[in-house]
Amino acid sequence: MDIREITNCCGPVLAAPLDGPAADELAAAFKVIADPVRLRLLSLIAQAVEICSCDLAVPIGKSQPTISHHLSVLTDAGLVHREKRGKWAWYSVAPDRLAVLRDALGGVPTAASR
Amino acid sequence: MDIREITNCCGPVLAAPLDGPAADELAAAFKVIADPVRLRLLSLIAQAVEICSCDLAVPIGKSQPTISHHLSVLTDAGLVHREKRGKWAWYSVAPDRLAVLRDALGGVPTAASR
DNA sequence: CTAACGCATCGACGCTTGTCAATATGACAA
DNA sequence: TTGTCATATTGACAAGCGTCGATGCGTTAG
Repeated sequence: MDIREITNCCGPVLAAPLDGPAADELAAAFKVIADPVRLRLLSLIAQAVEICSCDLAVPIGKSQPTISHHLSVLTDAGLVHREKRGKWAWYSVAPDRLAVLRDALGGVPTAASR
Repeated sequence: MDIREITNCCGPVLAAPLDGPAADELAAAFKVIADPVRLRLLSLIAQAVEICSCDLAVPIGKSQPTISHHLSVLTDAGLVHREKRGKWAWYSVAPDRLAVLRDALGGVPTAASR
């Protein structure tokens, strides 16, 4: 198979020179999802569309501060949205940011990323 | 278990429950590309289609052992292929593995990933 | 007001990881 | 063989990161 089939369009990692600062930024973005706890949090949040933080700690089996820390990382990276309603914090996914990472790997742009 | 078993359809991160072991494996895969030096190596290798290791150290500005280390990480993860010809080592990208990661983020399966 | 609750922050502890100097391995040249 | 070159490996160090107990902050219930 010819590599050019997937590099002639969209996908900075495989198509662009990718200088130092750009690589730093992309690596930081991938680091956010390069953690099993954060991946499971993303999965749980995506399935529930919107979910309370109190329902996340138990199924993952980590302490409350750990879950809170990872949720902050995901929120700071723009991968999830946090909305405080009263005592509880409700989380939902931000599909656009995931699409940015996917497109960086050479994929064809999707509806979510356009 | 192979990553492809859980990624052959439409984005396990957003669609599937993603249990502990699956999350560990996916996170390990993302960790490989969550480094600026490795991203730049991937970019350089992809652009040249095939490139000698001796031409990689200079543009990135890291020492020879560091480049060699990162190339081994990429090779072990199956993201690049290494072929030793005489004194030199020639590297080329393995697009399938990148497609696996991209699909894990919720993309539609592409020709490269099927 | 006071107590209980959900969640965020702080501080500290290990473990992991990126980096380089030094060295080893393997291949070609003389 | 001996020397030189390209690359891989080793060992060690510093920085980063995940984790949890303790604590602080804001909200709700009584």
